[in-house]
Amino acid sequence: MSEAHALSPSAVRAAQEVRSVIGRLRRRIRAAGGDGDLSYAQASVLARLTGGEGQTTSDLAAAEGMRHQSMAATVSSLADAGLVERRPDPADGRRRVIALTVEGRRQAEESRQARGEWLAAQLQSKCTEDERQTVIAAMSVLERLVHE
Amino acid sequence: MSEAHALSPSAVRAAQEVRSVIGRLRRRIRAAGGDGDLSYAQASVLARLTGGEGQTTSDLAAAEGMRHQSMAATVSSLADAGLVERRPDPADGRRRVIALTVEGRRQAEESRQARGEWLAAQLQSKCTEDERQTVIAAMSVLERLVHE
DNA sequence: CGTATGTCAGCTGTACTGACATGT
DNA sequence: CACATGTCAGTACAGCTGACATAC
Repeated sequence: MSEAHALSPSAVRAAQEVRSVIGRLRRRIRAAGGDGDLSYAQASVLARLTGGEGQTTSDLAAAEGMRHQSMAATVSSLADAGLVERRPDPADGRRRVIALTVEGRRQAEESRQARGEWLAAQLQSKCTEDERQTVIAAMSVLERLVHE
Repeated sequence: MSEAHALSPSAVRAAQEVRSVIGRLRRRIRAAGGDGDLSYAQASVLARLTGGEGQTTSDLAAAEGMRHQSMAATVSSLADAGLVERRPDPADGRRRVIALTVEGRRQAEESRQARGEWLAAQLQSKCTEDERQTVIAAMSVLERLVHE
């Protein structure tokens, strides 16, 4: 029974806090989205595409740490909504490069504005600059953990 | 319109980081769970019950910031698995108090141990004590935001 | 051939809304 | 009566696995 788990109290506590907060944060962010808004997954992909467009479904899936089949579903919904296009890659017949449409770019921009950004507004109005820096630092730490 | 208070760069950046990280973190934590393991929502409820047992479905829903119908589904699954019991409240015929069974208590304990705690292990092995404190501090900030 | 990419189908888990019964 | 609590039904979304075709 490998007795050697020896986790420090801070590790256990941090893990509990993170788990607890993630759930509520996610529900809150989602609830903050209006009716015609993008879903959580859609907004993530759109945001990622604005940061570089030569990506395929598999690339996006790897970046988000999920299966390519799961990402394909999200990309399909964006394509159905006319926000992205799948373009054949002349150099590799298997690949279909995802590109933002004009409307997709507009939505991505709008989504980055105050409208959908409930969280940013909260961080602005209820936190000090120091607290925001703490959050940014913590996210960087957590990112390193998931990145493995 | 009317979004007159300009958001500070740190608020926008923190919001983006948080959104990006919680998605991947959630998938990672879930994937770290083995086959017979508790689901994310089940584990949350079980953990919460170990911190006080006189709660109803509605109490738990309020604590997690979700609808009571949603929480009822999770509680039902735990009841089906024999980990909790719903007991009638003699003082109020509407209420059904949720209590851990012996097996439920065992599982909650086991879940808190190293086995299911992928995140705690990561925080232990890949972070400094200072970094863990940063994470804890950030979670406390975020918790204040969702708590509203 | 093996591997990478993409698509389709089916499943689970999470959480929502609406409608309704019942108890205070 | 209104209000709280709980249950049931239907829906949407996110993500998984397996199976398969195609292209490198």
